[in-house]
Amino acid sequence: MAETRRSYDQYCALALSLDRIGDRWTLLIVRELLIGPRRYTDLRTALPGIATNLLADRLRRLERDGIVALTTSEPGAARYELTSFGRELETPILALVRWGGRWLVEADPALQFRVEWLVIALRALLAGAADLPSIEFRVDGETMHARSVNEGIDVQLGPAPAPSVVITADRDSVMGVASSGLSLLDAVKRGHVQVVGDPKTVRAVDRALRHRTELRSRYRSADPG
Amino acid sequence: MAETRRSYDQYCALALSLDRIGDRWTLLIVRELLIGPRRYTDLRTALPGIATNLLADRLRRLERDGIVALTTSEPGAARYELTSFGRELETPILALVRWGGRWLVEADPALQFRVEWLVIALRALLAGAADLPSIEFRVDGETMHARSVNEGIDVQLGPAPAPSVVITADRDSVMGVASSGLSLLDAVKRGHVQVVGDPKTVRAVDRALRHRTELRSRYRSADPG
DNA sequence: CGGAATCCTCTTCGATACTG
DNA sequence: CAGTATCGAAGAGGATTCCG
Repeated sequence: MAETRRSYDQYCALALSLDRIGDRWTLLIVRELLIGPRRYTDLRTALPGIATNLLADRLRRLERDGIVALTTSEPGAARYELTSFGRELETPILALVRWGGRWLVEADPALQFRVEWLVIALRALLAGAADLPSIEFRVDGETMHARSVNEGIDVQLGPAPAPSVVITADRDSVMGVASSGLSLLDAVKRGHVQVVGDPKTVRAVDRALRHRTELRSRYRSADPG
Repeated sequence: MAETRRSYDQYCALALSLDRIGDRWTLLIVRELLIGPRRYTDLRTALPGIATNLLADRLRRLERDGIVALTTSEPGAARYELTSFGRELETPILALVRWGGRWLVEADPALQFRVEWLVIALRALLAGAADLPSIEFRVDGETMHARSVNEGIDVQLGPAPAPSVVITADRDSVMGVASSGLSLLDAVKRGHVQVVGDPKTVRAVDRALRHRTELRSRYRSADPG
């Protein structure tokens, strides 16, 4: 009975959030479910190192808090998926991804990696980009796509319905563009990235990838009186 | 020697972020420092329940990662403060505060509370508001203020230099406005909030407080192929 | 008094084994 | 496939002590 959970006991929205999603592994589970619904075993393989009892415990808590739901829509294939409330965690998570991009540069390249995580990296990168043409990405055998969807950009696994631009790249080039300010066209010149599409559209994509949503640090810290 | 820290070992900006700021108490320490520089003892009293060794450990790690710095500018009063990189955590943190606002409504009102935390709540609420007049808030003996600062809103402790509007309220009214959609003018009618200022300006403040930055959930989840 | 280190207990995590 | 059960190892919580 893990009914006596630790709590910060603070009347503060951040502390109350962390009481629910601050435990180890929890936000990484949410990250996986932001990519798409997943079965229990999918989550286990997508989160190397998580103990099965922890996964079960976290999922139970997330269900109880209305963040995750277990759907049995398709027979015999129960899947965990985010509720609409849980999906709203995408905004803070993508903000954290943007903040943490700096660590990618100096990270050990031997760390575990799954191509699906690029979906998250691309969402973080492209959020706020305006007028993005439909793009298909092909990275290490996996296909994903980005397209404009009512005022925002949607990035999902799978091929684009009607791509204007197709980008074929390796992991490091995508991460380089997403995190360290490498421009798409420079990456092409280096030879690890191929881009197919109308040149004008390609330039628009290059611009969108540079955009890099400069919404951060709008506040100035000043010494309080 | 806590030199063998747990790591997710994932090449993903979220996991790398959580390796640094995902431990218990860490983000709450950052929250305190977002309000202003703090001495070690200030942090201890502002974070009821934190063990002193944990606070020391977390601060050391935050220093090592370039998020926090110890300044000895004023003699005899060493203070911890956020670096510019650390200040960039404000964006994800305020996003989490906005997400977690729903829990405030059903939270136990007996939870620990410090008036300074309203600075964070107000920053989360007012982010993105346009053309906000200078406002002074007086809550439970503490004074804070909000004002427009190059394209953003800045909320700090202390009185406003030249307030256009002065709002006097109790904690619950501020949290009600910040989290549960209570409008300022309704709160005034209920009698727990006094507002002093030009009526037209007050209406502008009311509008800004309703604004409630609807940047979230721009993405739609769709089943991947 | 500010800023910790130490010690001890309790909880949570992690790894493996096991079950409906 | 989808979890429980178990158990040793870290990590957290609280009190006390130490140092400049």
